[in-house]
Amino acid sequence: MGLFLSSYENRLDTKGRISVPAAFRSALNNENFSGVVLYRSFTHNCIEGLSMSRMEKMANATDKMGVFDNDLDDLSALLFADARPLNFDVTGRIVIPAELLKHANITDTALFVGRGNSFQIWNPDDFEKIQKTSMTNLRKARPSLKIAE
Amino acid sequence: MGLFLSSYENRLDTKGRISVPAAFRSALNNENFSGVVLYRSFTHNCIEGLSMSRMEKMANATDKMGVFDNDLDDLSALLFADARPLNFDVTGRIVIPAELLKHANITDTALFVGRGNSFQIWNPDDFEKIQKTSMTNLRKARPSLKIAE
DNA sequence: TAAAATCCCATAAAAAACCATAAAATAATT
DNA sequence: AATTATTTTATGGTTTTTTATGGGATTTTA
Repeated sequence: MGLFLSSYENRLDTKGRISVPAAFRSALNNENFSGVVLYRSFTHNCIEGLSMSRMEKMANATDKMGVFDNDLDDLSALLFADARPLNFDVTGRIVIPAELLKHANITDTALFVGRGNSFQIWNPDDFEKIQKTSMTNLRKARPSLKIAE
Repeated sequence: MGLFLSSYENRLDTKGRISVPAAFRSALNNENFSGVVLYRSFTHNCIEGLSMSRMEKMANATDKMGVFDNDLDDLSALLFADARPLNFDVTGRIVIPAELLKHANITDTALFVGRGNSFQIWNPDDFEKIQKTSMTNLRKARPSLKIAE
C-alpha cells in the first residue's frame, strides 16, 4: 500500500460531498474496497481514516491479542462500532456522516492530513493550532531529535 | 540504495520546475517510486529530501512503536503531514511546492546538497553562510583539529 | 411519496505529459 | 594529446490529461 503523505484542503459541497485527495486515492489503488473507512478519533477532535485492508488487519490483531484483555475488548468494540466504510463516487468523492463532521468541527472545509499508513481529517484551523502545539512539545521532549537520520 | 553525494546548483524555470541532479536520480534507480519525498527541515531553513522507501521504513517504524506514544504522535503529525511525494517528469524534474520554497528562502536557484542517505535543498547563499558558521564552530569546539584552509 | 442517496454530465484550474534544444559531459578517433 | 562524434543533462515552451467542484436526473429507501 502507498503512504498517505502531505495535507490537502478540500471543500464540502451543498450535498455534503467532498473529494478525497487524488494522492490518497492512489495510495488505495490495489484495494478491493473502492473507498475508505472513517471513525471518530479517540484522542483528538478529528476523523481517523484508513484503508479497508488495514481495518481487517486491526481485526486480526485484536483477535490474536487475547480474548481476555478487557481494555482491548472495549477499544475494539468502540472502534468497529464507530467505523464507517465509505465508497468513492465516480470522481473520488465521499459523503462524511454528520456525526463525524460534528466530532471534528467541520462545516464547509476539511483538511486531509497524511499520517503514513493512515490519515486524518481536520477542521483546518484546529489542525493549525494542534500542529503548533506538537512542534513545541517535540522540541521540549526531544531537543536533540534527529528526525531524518 | 546509492548515496547522495556532492552538491549541485540548478535553476527553477518559470513554472517552478527544477532538475534533480542526475547523480541523485541514479541513486534512486531501483526505487519503486520514481521521485523523491521532500519536507521542511525542523532545524534549518532548508528542505529535506529522501527516497520513498526510506519514508516507508519510517512509517512502519512508527506503526510498531504503538498508538499511544505521545512523542511519536507529535513527530508523525509533523513529518507525514508535511512530506510531499514528488514525481520526476520525463527529464528528471520536480515542482517544489511554494511553502517549501518559502521555508528555504529559494526563488530562482537551488543547491542540492548530498547527505549520504538523504539530501537537502538550500538557497545557495544561505548554505554558504551556514557552512562558514559550522566551520567556525568546529574550530572552536576542537581546537586541536587541524583543518586546511 | 417525500427524502435521501446515487448516477450522470459539465467545466475551470491545476497538474502531468509531450516535444524541442543548447550546453555539458563522455566516448571514440585521429 | 587534440579533435571529433555521441550521449546525457538541464532547461524551455506547448498540449493534453487529471482533478476538484458544481448541478440536474434518476434511483433507492424509509
